[in-house]
Amino acid sequence: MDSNLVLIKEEVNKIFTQFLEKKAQRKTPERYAILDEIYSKKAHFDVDTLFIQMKNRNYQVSRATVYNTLDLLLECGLVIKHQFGQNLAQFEQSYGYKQHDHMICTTCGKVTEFCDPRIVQTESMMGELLNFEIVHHSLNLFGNPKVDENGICLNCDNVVST
Amino acid sequence: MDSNLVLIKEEVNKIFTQFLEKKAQRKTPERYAILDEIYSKKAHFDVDTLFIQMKNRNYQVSRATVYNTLDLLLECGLVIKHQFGQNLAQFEQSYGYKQHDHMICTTCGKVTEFCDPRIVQTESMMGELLNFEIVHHSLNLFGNPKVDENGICLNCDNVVST
DNA sequence: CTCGGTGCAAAGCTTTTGCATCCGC
DNA sequence: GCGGATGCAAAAGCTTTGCACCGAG
Repeated sequence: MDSNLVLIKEEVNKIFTQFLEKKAQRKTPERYAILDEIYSKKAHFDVDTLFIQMKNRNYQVSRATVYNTLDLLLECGLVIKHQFGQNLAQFEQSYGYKQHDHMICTTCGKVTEFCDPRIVQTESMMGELLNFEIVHHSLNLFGNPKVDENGICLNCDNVVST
Repeated sequence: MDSNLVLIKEEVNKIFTQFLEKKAQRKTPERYAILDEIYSKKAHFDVDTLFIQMKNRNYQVSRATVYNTLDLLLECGLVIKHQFGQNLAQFEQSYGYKQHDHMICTTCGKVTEFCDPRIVQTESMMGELLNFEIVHHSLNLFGNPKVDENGICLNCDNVVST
């Protein structure tokens, strides 16, 4: 395992511990196991994927606990929740990640991240204009992939029928 | 009923008719009734609200038909679908509306629309960069409302506990 | 007359809830 | 030992599906 990942895991564990202590919540092994699993790979995931992943690693937790723990992780900012248009909530780790937004491929659903600092300007302008203190935002672009002469998607490598 | 609304309804009816003919779909009264109901008020709505609304007007349609028709209206661009973070899809009419984005109040969930042309720049830049032809986007800002000295939200008029 | 659309109810899926058991504090 | 957290299963909420009937073309 790369050493950077170990450092990040230590850091998020510490943050989570502080959060739990401040909220007088119990530090159960399940909660730390879920946090660890989430930070073991950089990817978007949904509740069921995470649940199955843990089951495969022989760490038995119930769905209810996964949901419960995700709420806590959301609250302390270690995880971000997305709704990319389907009815399935997607999550991603957020510590050590700079702010980014998402480009969603309309043919395969693949999600690519990108950054554009202009969003922050829009945020602060609109916050002021509408009298809100902006907490967070979500910007999703939906697009058809451009394909090469063989009909291969330049972004996701899928064959796209045109 | 204001005459502008009548004009818009005529226009969307025509668009829908053309769409149905092109797709060789039947022009059923239910479909037109749903379209009419949607364009009768400028507001975000969810499937159930629309369903109940029509029932109250003594126009009986089944939920299945509402879902079915909404799919058609989405496909021909007369309606836009949103996921504002909950598990409840929200829709809004799109004809005769300029592009806009949404500010969602974190205390009451109220949605306010706004425009910022910078988004279009981000769209075209990222489309080029990532090799996508952007079809549409969704930008949602989430924020706490600023309140006055009495704790009244300046935006939604609710009392906000601080 | 035909075949697609509707209505109804049942099924599906994700998420939430209730309750007995368990274990962190 | 107490009270909150877990696990399980059942329930809830939104959406989709199957099937018989109806009506647009």
